[in-house]
Amino acid sequence: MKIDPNSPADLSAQIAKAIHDAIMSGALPVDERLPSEAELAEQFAVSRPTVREALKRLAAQSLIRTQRGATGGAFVNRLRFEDAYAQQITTSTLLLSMNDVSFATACEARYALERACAPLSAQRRTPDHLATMRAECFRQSQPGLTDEAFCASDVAFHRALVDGAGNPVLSYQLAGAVEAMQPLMNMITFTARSRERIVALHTDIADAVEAQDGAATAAALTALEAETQMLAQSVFEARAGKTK
Amino acid sequence: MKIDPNSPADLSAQIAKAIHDAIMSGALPVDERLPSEAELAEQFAVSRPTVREALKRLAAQSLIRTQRGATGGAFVNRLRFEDAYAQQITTSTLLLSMNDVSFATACEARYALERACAPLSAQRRTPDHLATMRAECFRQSQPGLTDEAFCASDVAFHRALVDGAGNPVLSYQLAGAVEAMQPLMNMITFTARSRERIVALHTDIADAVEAQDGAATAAALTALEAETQMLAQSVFEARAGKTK
DNA sequence: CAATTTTCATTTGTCAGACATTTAAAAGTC
DNA sequence: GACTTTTAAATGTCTGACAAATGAAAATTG
Repeated sequence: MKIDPNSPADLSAQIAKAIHDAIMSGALPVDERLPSEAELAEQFAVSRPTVREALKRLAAQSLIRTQRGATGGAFVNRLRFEDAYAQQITTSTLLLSMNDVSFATACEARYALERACAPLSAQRRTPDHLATMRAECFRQSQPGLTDEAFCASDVAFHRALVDGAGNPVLSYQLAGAVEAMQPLMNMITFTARSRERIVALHTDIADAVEAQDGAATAAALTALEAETQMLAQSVFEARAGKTK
Repeated sequence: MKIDPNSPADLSAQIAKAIHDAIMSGALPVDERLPSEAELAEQFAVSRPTVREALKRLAAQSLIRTQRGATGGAFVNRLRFEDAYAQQITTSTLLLSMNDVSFATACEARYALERACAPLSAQRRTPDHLATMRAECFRQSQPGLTDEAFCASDVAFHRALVDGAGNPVLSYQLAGAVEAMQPLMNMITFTARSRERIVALHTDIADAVEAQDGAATAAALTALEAETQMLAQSVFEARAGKTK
């Protein structure tokens, strides 16, 4: 694990990369303790603040965790699905907001991914998943519900559908796509008020999942995607009309 | 943008979170210049090294970039798909290697996601995508190909299929899943030598894509998944036999 | 006056040394 | 033996300083 002593700048980035590669290659197993900051500084022939900057880079990616005290130090961190969710959501949200991704493109991707879960979820969903979906449908049909609560319920509904597949890797992949769409979805539900149709389509999905019919679940999701795309288009057209 | 002055520890994490939230909320637009490190230190009432640690955390997530010199500083970075790919691959790889995810679970997720692209790719693939798939099939049929080259070609083939959908959000999501599977896939192809069957299934996929038949593409992917799972099981059984 | 060169101020990158705080193990005490 | 105190090790933070890069302003030159 060495760095190039002739590259004068970005020493902390080089050190971070060296440790990063060591973790990725498996040379540093989970819960392994790294040398202390002072020892690392000596090994890499840099000062302690530089080492610390490198360690903070790794900590930001959840690759290590640090602990104070006598037996403390930096330890290789077991990356958990919950930590990965958060990073995935951040990344997906920024990608959508910073790269002029059209709503149509994002929506298409989201429903394509969700349809990938449909057959698995229809087959394996527990009564608990189904109950959550039914409960969220009921909540969404309440008249007094705020827009924020409606959106949150929407996310919970789709989350239950995805988790029903019983595959944590799929859940992880979908979490980012669904959550990142949330701000865009809000733009629509805050404007166009067509909750009845949405709730009806959600109910169709729940029915198909209850019947354990994967094809019907996928078809219901396609219908919901079409409805969402239509709603979005009408919202965008209304805005275009206003601004001219 | 403030931090809690009463929490003594992890000041850099608090500062990083404050700036992180400001970027996520859109309060700091792309290419906006943050205050200099000295100014940030004064604003947050901490020292410059602490501010620097916070900035390095953000830089590790590609949220900011820094530039030296008179007009330099830290700027909000436009997160590009290429940067996101790298993070996605790192995260997915570590998730699989650190969480005892079974090959069956990872493989199921990967092919489920890939099937999500199948109809879109069959419909929209350009002649270029198709040519890439055909070329990789041909390469895979060459007898002298090393195992490493065969695996790389496999990734390129599936990459072309996914990119054929013409949806960068889908490509981003799939990149991690496919690349992270690569080490696990290597374990199998390095052991079980059944390239003919794999190439035949790849050719089936290319045929279905050429015919722009989404359902046939999905079906061919399902066949390839079944073959992969079967291969994996035989490999694991052989290993279990050896060790006892 | 215009073009070029030089100077300079600003900002990040790095270093050295110091002190505070946390933590667990070791030593001491009843 | 159980409890308390001490101690050492490690991270967290601060101060002050210098180096290096870089663009802009000032000085110089044709």
